[in-house]
Amino acid sequence: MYALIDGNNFYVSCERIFRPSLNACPVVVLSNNDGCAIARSNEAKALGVAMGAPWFKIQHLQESAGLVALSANFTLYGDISQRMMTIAAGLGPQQEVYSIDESFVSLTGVRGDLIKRAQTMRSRILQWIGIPTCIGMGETKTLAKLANHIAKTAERKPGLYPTELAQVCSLSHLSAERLKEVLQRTDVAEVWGVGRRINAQLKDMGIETAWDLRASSASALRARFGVVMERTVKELQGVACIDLEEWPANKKEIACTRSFGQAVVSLEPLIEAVSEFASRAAEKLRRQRSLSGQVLVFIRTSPFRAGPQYSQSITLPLLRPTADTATLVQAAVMGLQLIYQGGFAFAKAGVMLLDLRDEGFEQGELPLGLETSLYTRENQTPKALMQALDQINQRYGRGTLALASSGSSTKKKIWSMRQERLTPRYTTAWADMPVARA
DNA sequence: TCTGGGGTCCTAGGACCC
DNA sequence: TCTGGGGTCCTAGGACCC
Repeated sequence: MYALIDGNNFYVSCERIFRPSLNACPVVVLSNNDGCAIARSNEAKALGVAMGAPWFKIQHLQESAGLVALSANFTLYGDISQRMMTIAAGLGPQQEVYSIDESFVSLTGVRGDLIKRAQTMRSRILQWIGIPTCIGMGETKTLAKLANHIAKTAERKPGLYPTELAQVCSLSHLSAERLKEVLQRTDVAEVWGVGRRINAQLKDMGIETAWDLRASSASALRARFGVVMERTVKELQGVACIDLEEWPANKKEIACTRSFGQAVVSLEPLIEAVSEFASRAAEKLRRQRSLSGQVLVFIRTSPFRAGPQYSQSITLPLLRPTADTATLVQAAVMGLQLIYQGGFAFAKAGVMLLDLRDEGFEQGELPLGLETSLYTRENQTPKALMQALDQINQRYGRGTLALASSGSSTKKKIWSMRQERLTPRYTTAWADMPVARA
């Protein structure tokens, strides 16, 4: 038996903790460059604001409907998330933090009235942190996810489901007929693992609802869709195929990519951006005590805009796996210079660290023919220097200390062109947020 | 003017091996 | 009729998640 605890409209709810005046307003939180909506309050959803809606398309709702837009503050959300997860962990013996706003909790061995227990947990998180949540429970993770969807929907759109399923919903506590009714009212697209493409194909086959999918043959669907879909069907049927992952595994790839606020038409700002991306990726790499054996860098124009399109990437193998910022930045910039072509308006760039391995493994093979200074041992900055760099940046804030190669620009960064104010009255500098940054 | 930033897993097909 | 039969490794692309 599993529970899934999920913060409602999480980023919006985080903002509302500090600005209760937003409580009844339609609110959206915007992505990095204020490009598109990545979180919406119920009121914003009711206005028809879609997930990922570009800001310039919904901006008019500020005037016409009182929509409030906020620039995202991920540092704040991370902090609130940690507090929420710590409390949620009390629901059962094991917890998997699945995303910034969701965690699965195993309820194995937990006795008593599970629904009451979940309701208590819900009020506790609301009271202690100020985040409204919904909790779904079921025999498998897929069923817990689905129950969570039902709990949220029953609250937000009364009428579709029985009202007593709002906020806390356990599919395991429903009678067979009741379960069938509820699943028949649930679109198959809401099932965890059914995305846009598979949804369309299932609909073509006449599988419309979660109930239809549950009633299907797992092996028949495997033949058409593969083993992932087979697992989904079995999980819907109550056969657990997906385990709880209590200890998050190290990443197998680490990326840092950004869209630019304005098109970039020359090499210089790209070098600066790519240097910073490589540097941030290197920090993440060291945080999980890994080394990278390959650096990928890409640049691309915007598919949404007219004009000549260009999208290119290159992967550079490193002589020895490393977590050294200087080496990784140098590789990324070298790659950029190899793929850069003038005459295009670039909209996005990124760096990915690939071929990751544990820190202990320092020996690499020596690719032949790679003899630039990049690949000499002497070029490696001492590890202690990287540790000092990370500690200083952690204590005093990102960017306090950076490598000189990242460029000396004091001008505004091209990948961070967010407005300080969107809906003027509401946006505050995040330094003002009353949350300890430690 | 203006369209996010991360990740994972699976599969098919090609290269290569004996 | 039938064009060997397995293996492994790598990569690209598709699909999904939040």
